[in-house]
Amino acid sequence: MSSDSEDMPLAKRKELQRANNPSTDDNIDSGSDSDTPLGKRKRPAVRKRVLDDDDDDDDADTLSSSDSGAPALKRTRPAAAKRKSYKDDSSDSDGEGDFRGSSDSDVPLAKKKAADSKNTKNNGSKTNGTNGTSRTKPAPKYKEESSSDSDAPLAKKAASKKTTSVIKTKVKSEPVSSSKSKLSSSTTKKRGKEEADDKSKIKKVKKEEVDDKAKVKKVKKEENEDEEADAWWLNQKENEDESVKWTSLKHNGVYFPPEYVPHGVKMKYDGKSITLAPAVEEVAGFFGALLFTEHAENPTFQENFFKDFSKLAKAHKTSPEITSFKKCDFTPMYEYYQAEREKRKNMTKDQKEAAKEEKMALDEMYGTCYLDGRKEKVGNFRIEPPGLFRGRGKHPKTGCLKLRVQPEQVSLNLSKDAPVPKAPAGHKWGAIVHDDTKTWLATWKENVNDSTKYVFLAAGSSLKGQSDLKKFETARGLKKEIDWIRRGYMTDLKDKKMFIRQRATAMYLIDRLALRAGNEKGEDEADTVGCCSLRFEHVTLEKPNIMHLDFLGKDSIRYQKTVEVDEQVFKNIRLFKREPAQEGDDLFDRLKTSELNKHLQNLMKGLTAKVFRTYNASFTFQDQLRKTPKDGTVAEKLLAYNRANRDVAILCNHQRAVSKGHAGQIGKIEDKVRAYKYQRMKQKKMILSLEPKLKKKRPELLEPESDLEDDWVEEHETQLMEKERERIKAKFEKDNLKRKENKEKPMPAGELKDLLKEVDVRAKELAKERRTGVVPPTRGATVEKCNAQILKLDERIAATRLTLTDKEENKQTALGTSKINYIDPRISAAWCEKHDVPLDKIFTKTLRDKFKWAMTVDAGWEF
DNA sequence: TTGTTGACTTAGAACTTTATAT
DNA sequence: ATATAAAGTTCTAAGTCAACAA
Repeated sequence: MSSDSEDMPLAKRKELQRANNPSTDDNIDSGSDSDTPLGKRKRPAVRKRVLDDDDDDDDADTLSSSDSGAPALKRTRPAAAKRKSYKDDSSDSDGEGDFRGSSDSDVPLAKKKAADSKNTKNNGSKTNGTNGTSRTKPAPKYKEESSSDSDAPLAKKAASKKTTSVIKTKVKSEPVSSSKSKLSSSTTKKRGKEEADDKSKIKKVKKEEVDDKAKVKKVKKEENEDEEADAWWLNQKENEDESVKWTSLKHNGVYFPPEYVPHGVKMKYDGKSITLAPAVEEVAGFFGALLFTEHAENPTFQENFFKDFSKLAKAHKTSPEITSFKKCDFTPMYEYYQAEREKRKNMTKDQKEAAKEEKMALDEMYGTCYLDGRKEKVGNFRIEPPGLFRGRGKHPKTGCLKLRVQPEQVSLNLSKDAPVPKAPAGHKWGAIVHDDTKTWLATWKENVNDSTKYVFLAAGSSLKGQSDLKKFETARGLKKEIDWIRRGYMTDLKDKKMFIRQRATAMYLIDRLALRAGNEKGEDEADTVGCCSLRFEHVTLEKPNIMHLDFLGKDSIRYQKTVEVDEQVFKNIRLFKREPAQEGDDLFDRLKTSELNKHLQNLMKGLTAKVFRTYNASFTFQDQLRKTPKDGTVAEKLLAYNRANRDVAILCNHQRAVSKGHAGQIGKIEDKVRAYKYQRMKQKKMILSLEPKLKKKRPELLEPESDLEDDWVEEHETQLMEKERERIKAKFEKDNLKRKENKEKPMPAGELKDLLKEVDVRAKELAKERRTGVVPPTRGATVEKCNAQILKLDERIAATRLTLTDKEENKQTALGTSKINYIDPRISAAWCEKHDVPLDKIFTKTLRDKFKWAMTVDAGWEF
């Protein structure tokens, strides 16, 4: 890799990754191009696909397009594709008993290793899928294979050169005991009761926590001075009205960024320096500061910026008039800001001290508030400064000018009896409200996307903590219900109504693949999707039951996985794809997130699509933590912890930009592998010199090592010799130093020369070996010894390769997001307790603060 | 029924501080 | 000591989801 790429800012490297994906980009482009952009783009309601309700054959797949009102699609489709019936589809519908649930809840699809391939095979066979065969002990349901390349050729096609790991997984059908398989009304009743039980249990747990609290570890009195007063989780009220968030709220308002101070640095236009009014200069500076980043090189960004910039310049009568982006040269400003950066870095101690002081003062003023008399931290009390909107992915508005927020636009929320903070001199607040059902302290409307911004309490505050606890309790609630819910949607996969089928299929994907709900998106947002908004081009199928997913999700992060899915899911998706079957059409054309969530609410109180993500993340984590070595070192335990964490991150597709220098680090390891291969090659050739007859018996000895280019070998040998010379010189000098100490005579310089000459001789030998391809045996070499060497090298190569993939995967997996948002912190706390690992090894100070409500559980606590 | 908006959580990038290698 | 990388923190964009309006 050129140093060029290493110097790229993170965003740029990430962009490259995003862009380095021809298939996706093409898809996106064609997708949006083909859509008629009429006002807000909600993708046109596609013609509906229906299953004939009267049709007894539940899989008859006879489709009729009931698209009386649906907008006509511009593309035509081969008529032949229209009414095709698939025999194999119907052949397999063996009645309502074919529940393909998994009885032991657990483990999302993308996770479980195939423990028992025999079992897996058996389960997969159709005859086994009837309801009579109740199995007490659930067989492993998931199969994971390391790579898809060999048996999933389609994956290769979709995959870019980037080594995205392709996971292949399988949910196995699982017969369910008949007693358990009764769904609907009876289940619902039962559920109600369990819920009640649950609540009391939760209460009990809390009680225990309280009791424990006293004796439990004093994790170091760190920052818990007045914890008792702040420990809301110790005395949670019973039937508090959930909608009321506080009874008293006092705060000091928000902090506005300082007014712009003109620096007078001139940009160039058409080669000439021009003077800009401060307001114009400020905006030019926004762009200048971003020069050479991916943003500034993005055409959309440039266009949007320039539109706003030139308009502003014109309003300020800038002369000459700025009409061409190409004629603009912002480098003087870029340099100015670079220099400023440098200055800041080189501040003296006093200056740094002063800056810190200033920050502290601000924190004191705005960073704290009083909620119900308790002192609480405020999160983002700084009003967002003006700048250029940095939309992610292909956001149509990226680069637009984000205006300075005026106090008149800002509304404050506080108690009626709280003093209203002073607005900045010469200004007034937009509004003062006293809404105790809202948690925000301040709000304003941002100009680029017309979205509402808020100032909230910090993550460690009671309000956030309470809703965090609630979130995880809901997820734990799902754990109790998941079995029958899964059985339910497995049954629904074969429902006659298309809508129900789609809903069930979506639930399957959300549950097993941890997909997001996927709300509809508007015209002027980046084209990203979640489950319900998947389009045809995002899913490809491969017989018998392999599904390739490739789409841009939240933040335009690519989701690219290959999974084995339940046969019925496979059929359904094929069915959904069959009728309009055009790119740009929704896969789930009858399904809206709102309907899905409404259904989920009926299954379980508080259940929404995102709960599955939380549940599966936490469950997986706890499950994987079982691999923690009982009597390992803390480091070994932490390794297990981080592995579990990483599994969750992969499940949720949490990615990050590959760090600077990563390519270099990888290159180093690859070189190491090559060096081993080089040695192996030498050993092989030596065997042939010792025993030429083996050429026939062991043809593998003749095969060249992969990835070992002649050039590289030559270079490598040069380096080896150079290193050898260095080593000899160093040793020589060291020896002489010792001799001096011992008052001995130093070795003559001629000695060194001789030694070095030997290296030259060796170099010549190597050159000859390279030329002839013959490696004469070294002293004492035998075939056996060489074989042993080769074996050792094989092992080393394998091991090094492993660290390579490990590193590769780690580099683009972000562990933080799942740790912060998805994994119940009580699992971690219990783990630390159980394995005697200090908390601060896994949670930073801010996280310990955020999760303080969770830190009192004992070692036996379970999610 | 559909579209819109408000309020909140989740997300990766960007920036800052600390640890580690040279 | 200084440079570099890694860890930790801040910032704000981009989701989810429910309430409300039309």
